[in-house]
Amino acid sequence: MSSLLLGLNEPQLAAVTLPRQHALILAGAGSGKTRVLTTRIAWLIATNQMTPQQVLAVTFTNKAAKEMLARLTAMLPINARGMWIGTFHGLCNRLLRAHHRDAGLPQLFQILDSADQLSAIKRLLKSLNVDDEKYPPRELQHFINAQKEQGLRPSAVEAWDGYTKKRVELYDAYEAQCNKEGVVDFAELLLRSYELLARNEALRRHYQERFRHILVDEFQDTNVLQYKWLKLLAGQEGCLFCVGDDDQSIYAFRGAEVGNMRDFEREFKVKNVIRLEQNYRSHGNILDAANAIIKHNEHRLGKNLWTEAGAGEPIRVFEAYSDLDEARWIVEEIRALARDGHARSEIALLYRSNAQSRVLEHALFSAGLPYRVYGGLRFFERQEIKHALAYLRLIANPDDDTSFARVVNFPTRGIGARSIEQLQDAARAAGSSLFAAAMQAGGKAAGFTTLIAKMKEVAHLPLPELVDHVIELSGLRTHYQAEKEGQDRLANLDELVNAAASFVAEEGVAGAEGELSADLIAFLAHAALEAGEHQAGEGDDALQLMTTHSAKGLEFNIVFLSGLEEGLFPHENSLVEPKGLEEERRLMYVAVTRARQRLYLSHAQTRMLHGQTRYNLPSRFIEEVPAGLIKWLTPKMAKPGGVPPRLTSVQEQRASHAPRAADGGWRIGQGVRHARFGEGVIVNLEGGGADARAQINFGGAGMKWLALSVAKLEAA
DNA sequence: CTGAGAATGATTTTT
DNA sequence: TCATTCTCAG
Repeated sequence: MSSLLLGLNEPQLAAVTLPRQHALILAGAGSGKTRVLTTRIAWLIATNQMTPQQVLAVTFTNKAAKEMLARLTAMLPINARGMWIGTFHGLCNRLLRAHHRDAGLPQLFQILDSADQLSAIKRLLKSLNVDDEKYPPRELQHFINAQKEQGLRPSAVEAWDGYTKKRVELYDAYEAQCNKEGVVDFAELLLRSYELLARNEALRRHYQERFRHILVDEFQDTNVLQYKWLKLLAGQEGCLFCVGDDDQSIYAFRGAEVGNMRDFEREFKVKNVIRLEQNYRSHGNILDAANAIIKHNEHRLGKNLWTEAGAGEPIRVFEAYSDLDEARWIVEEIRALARDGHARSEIALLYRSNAQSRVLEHALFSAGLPYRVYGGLRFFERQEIKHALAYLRLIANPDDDTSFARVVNFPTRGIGARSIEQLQDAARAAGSSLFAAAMQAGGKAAGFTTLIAKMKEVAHLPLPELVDHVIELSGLRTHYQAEKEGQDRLANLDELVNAAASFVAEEGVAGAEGELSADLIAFLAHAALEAGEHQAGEGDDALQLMTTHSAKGLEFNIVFLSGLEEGLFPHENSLVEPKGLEEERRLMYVAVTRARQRLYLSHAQTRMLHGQTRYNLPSRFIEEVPAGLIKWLTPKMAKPGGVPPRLTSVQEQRASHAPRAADGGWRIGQGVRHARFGEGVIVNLEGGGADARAQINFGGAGMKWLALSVAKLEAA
């Protein structure tokens, strides 16, 4: 048992062996957070303070849950099955399946992913004849989810204006539709299980007594409802162990509420706030840079990372003339690194927004450097997979109109838009599902229901065989065989059969002797809750490209952080949002702390964005890195009052390619200084002589048109 | 129903 | 710029 605790540092040890009290662990980047979490569970079990059945550990991603489980089973010889370790959504699903009756759900309820939810909303608007220009489906989807994440049902939403009143009405209608169809969306999983426990005292007692220790990962990412859910489960006796880092809170835009950390500390009178500040990942200079950046934020719980590793290399900063130039430089640098024996997979290219990857990808592709982009379409989100799943869902639940609408005419079987509208009218009139209406309708529509019935006949087969039959019977296989570009899709469909097989092997329920296999239901939930691995070249030694958001939780020997420009990072939209800049800075902090050994920061003077050339100032975040930590790879931009940089011959060439000079010698792209607005870059010139005007991007101070004869501009 | 051309609009994202 | 969505002719 003591071997469990071997090698823990002092605060880690303190956290792991805390007595039965609420605790808040402020775990800095790279401070061994997951280790503390898993060792805490192992220690509680090993010291008989708790049985595996009494654990409740919550994460946000399936990856994190899996990792926790893997580490735990490596530490202790225990059966993982009885433990409740999973994502909020996964655990809620488990709860609702077990108590579907009490929760008011059909046994075989289906889960809508975001895309399904959106199409359900579109269908709703159409059926209610609501103008979708006035109530854009996406906006409505966001509105509904936001209410649910606050724990608000339609009756509880306060609506003052007509617009919101209407949206609440639509929210109500959406709920009715979901209930009728026997489907729940992601937020509903949470809200439904929260209400289940809140209303059903016996059930609540049962789980409160069972889960004596509740552990939460990435607590800073919890939303209002998730926190309420945790509080409800903890009750009076339960003990909450929350691990998080307020400095890494980067998901406010999707409802994460950092304030939960402070609230937790206050509401639970947490005596044990433990800070994990020793970092085991990065060299000193990188941590110093990260600490210096995040210090500019005001609202923090406070934390400072340190390391026993040496200072390491300086932060390298590169100023490119253009985005293309920046990409070319990155390619050259990577080639040099590869010559020095660095593995490509240990090099990450990070950027603020997805659009920035294109230029990088192009350069890497031309250079023949293998790379992998994170964050594309995932396996279960692919069109052909969603089609196959829709058939499977109809077998389980014919009332699922979303699935019905998706595949009733795919592959095409002569049921056009008009027929579907007729079905919808009939269904509405009869208060029935589309499936039921189709059975009544006769003709081709009824033929489709016969097809589903035929599939149902083989539903008792082992899951992989069932999936294979469905792909065949649906005509999907034939359809994609006939399609020119269908080969990949066919391969994916085969992969779906494999996925079903390995799902059964790993988590199969089996044994269920019914007309429907329990495996099918579990597999469908699995497909909805776990979008599957990102496809493509995982095995080979490829460069890692991703957004700064996706990089959270990962680490690399070498990190390139590109596009560090005002307007891009920090993103211009963030500057008008309430706490926007601070969130951007936390994102910067996350990005910087991904690097173990070497960190490159780069920005470009000009960049193509939305088909237009933009002239951006270097990001303020570069300036927030102490000058002493930086090694400039290009002459540093002149500071106000400083001496203009001497140009290298390469830069002189570039300067001569620069956009045309206008009256008075001003040119586009030139840095200037204004008494009131500060530093800026000329992005446009108009007119001549006395009328000459310049459009200047002053970054934080905004974009201005200034008359050159009036404004006193200095070259910066 | 399909496919071509126009219109649109474009942080960040897991479940 | 460019990917997605929409519209309309065939």
